[in-house]
Amino acid sequence: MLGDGQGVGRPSAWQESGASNGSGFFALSCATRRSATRAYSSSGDQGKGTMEASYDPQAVESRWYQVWEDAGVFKPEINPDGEPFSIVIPPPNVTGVLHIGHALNMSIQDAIIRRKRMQGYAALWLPGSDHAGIATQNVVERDLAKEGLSRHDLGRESFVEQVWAWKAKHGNRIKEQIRRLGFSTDWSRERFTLDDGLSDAVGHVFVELYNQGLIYRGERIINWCPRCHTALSEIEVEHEDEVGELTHIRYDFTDGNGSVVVATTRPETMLGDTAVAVHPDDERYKDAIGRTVSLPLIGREIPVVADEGVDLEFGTGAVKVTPAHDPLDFEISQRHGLAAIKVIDTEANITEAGGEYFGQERFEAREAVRHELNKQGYIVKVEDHHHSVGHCSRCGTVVEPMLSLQWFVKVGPLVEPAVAPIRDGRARFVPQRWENNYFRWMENLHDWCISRQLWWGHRIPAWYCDGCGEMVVSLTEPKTCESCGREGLRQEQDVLDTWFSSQLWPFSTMGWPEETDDLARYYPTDVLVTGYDIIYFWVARMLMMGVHFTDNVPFQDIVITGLVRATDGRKMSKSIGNAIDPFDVADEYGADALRLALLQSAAPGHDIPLNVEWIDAARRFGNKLWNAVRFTLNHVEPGSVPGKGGYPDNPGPVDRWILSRLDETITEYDRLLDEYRFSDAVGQLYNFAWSEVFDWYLEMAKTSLRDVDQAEATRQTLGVVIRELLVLFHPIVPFVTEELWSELVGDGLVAATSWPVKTGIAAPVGMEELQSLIGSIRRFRAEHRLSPKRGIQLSIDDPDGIAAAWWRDQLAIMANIEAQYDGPPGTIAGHTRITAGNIQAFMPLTGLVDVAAERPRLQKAITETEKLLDRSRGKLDNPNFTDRAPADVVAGEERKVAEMSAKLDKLRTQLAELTDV
RNA sequence: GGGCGUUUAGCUCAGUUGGCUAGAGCGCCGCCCUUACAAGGCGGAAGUCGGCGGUUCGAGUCCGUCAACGCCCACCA
Repeated sequence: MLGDGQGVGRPSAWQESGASNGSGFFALSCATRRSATRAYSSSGDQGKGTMEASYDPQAVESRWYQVWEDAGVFKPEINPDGEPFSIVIPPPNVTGVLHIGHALNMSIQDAIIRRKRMQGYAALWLPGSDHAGIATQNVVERDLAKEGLSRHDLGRESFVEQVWAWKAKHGNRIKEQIRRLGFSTDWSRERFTLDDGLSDAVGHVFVELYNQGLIYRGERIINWCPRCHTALSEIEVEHEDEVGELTHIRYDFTDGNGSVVVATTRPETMLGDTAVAVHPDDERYKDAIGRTVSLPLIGREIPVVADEGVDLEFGTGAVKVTPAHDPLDFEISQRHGLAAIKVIDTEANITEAGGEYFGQERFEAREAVRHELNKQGYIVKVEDHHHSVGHCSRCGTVVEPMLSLQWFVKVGPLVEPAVAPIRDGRARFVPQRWENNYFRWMENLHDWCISRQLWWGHRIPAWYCDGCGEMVVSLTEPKTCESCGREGLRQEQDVLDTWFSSQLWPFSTMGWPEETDDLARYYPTDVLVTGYDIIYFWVARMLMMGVHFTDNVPFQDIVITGLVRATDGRKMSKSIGNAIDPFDVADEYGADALRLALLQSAAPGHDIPLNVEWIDAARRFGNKLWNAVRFTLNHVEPGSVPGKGGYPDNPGPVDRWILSRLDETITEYDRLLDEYRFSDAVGQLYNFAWSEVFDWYLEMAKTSLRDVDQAEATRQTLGVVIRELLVLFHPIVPFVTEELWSELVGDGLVAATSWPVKTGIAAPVGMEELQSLIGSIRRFRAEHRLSPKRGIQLSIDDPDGIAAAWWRDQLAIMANIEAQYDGPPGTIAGHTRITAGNIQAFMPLTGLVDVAAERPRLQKAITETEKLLDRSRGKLDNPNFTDRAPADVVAGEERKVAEMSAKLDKLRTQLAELTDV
């Protein structure tokens, strides 16, 4: 009664969807594929049947990348008529080796871009790397140091050449790694932040911002790294909590009448004190304001000033003011016209201004100063003090705040235009909660110090005239001084913060400021995928610059990934020694396994604890898929799978069931991927593949493949379902799916095929009942230690005729059951009854099991059913529930009650029947 | 000092408009080498969803509060 053609309408979309990639491409890909296959087959034996029983990722994964590239799959031009869709890679540091975080981040981007490509978009994933000023310079300097050289021995020009040479030698490492993991970036558009084009963009931006008054040069307190010998921006300083000492020092009034006690964690800076500050409202120091104190050790006479910046609660309420080495002190000095005396130099040694401490290292000087203060009786007390100390994020050295002449971006006017698009929805963070962090950070933004005293980077396009002292900021080197006409201007020595060029990445890589085709077509980009650790460094600044220079938000969806953590919950890090190297993993388990494991855990914005068990499970999935295709190829001729235009004729109920489930899975998978819920999406597909296709459909197909009437439809369905699984999985595990595609489909590349379209096939009635019945019998067997080899006879009462129509043989093969389909047996006594929906199965117990032992089992089932029934009834008896709950929920409960009551009746009857034996 | 996150089976984690008889992988127990896969199959045990209080017909899911752990930010002299 089923199986008569129900639901076999042929949706036209299915038939038409094949052409979306253009025919020219397929000719090319077929040719390249043949050579890949030949190389593969030569290592195996003969044609069909060369697939080994277990999957070896290494052999397969080394093969495909080149094929994809040669076929031009990764270029958006492969879909010439497609809507543009673009992602720019967060450029890894050129010094770097990709770590597990990159692997996660790029696995997500690849899953997005591969799917979009298969959906027919002109999908561009633009790769590249970042020159990483300090990091790279440090690496090369370290190499030089091994030869006993410093960069100064080489001189600027020669040193920079060395760095380029280093880049040429090591810069390809990242590229190889990206290829190793199968990431589908368009290498023809690869960019580097120091490329001519990008440097040009940097110059334009600098000059324009300068002309707009948004870049200025000035003396401010900056963070200085005495080891890297450069200024740092605020966010390049990492604060760590440390226990220090708060030293209370007595400063005597010069009039000899009393004293004021200041508290400091850095006694050595007192050498540069030019005032003591107290809060104007502080009663304790009312009389001190306006008087002067004598600076101990130095003897300088300094004033006591009143300033609202002083915290009454902290320390003694009186603060020593060292304008040259503390941001707050600098502000106070500005307000009161105090001098700034530098007492610490760029090497972190005491300057000449430090008198007898001249030349001492800052921490030595701290001890020396305190010792001397103590000796002279100025130290009132010393107490432990918890505070956080800034360290250079590159080398870990304690940074030195110091007054320095540097270049800054005035960020104030850039903030609001970069905040507005998030607020009004032109761009969004996923998950949304990051928006608040972003807003808060933007509100408290300070001017950004962009000059670095390095040689590796974009040199600041400013020139100085030694004649008249004028400065020119210009895109090109001026021949003469505009003011005095003098020739031979001196270019600024400093380079720009690396992030100054990175912030232009989404448009500088597309050719901006030139109006290129790529810029017009692929900018603004669609998605940015990045870790939350660089929202401030990078995302915020790209928003500022993107809006300011292109009038466009540089990306629409900002997908924030979590950090990959070790199983101990700590951040994976080489220095802790708990890091998993993605390439070790790829070698041992396969790149696919790594990608699958990462994406299975990639819930938006959540950190990912990764351990090898997950990766191992992912590896086994590859093997499972591999073997599913082997099975398929035992029944389906390679290359005979209906193409997108093909469709199984007269699919049987089993086929219709799996095709309908495939439809539902595609819908759900697409929805979840569109919401960037990778973990859910992959989990959903994974479960469909394993527990429905592999565990049920493949087993059931074995039955229908033997049935001459159904075999052809099942062969086709099998081929179609497995093929679509390969397509759906391809963005996640590209290598194994490509390999299996070549085995099964043998035409074109899965990487370039189109995304599945739904069949519109309706599920047959009876699958749930079948599964439930088989489950019950398997459980029965397990509980009673009945060998699977022991056949079981059943009498089936099937009022709707479902079972007889398509189950008969399924029961036989799935559960070793021989069934009669003509209703209950003559005598029910001594049988156990299994209920599945409207269907009942009667199993004779005599001779199989101890009948009496069935009673407790039944009793347990009754109790459980009663419990559920009571729960549902309780809800339905509550008028509040029936009145207020949505109709479908109420109906669901009613259905449950009906089902449970029926089941309960049957169980009770059964128990009674057992008693009769 | 502010802000955010996490707390669900032995372990690692899912669970997004509140309807759950709470899931997965690994581990554990039992049976099975069934010709795609033993890197497998079948079955099973295992959770008062951190504590307390609240909203609701109904809370793992929303609100409040407490606790533990983690992260970010802060001119903590």
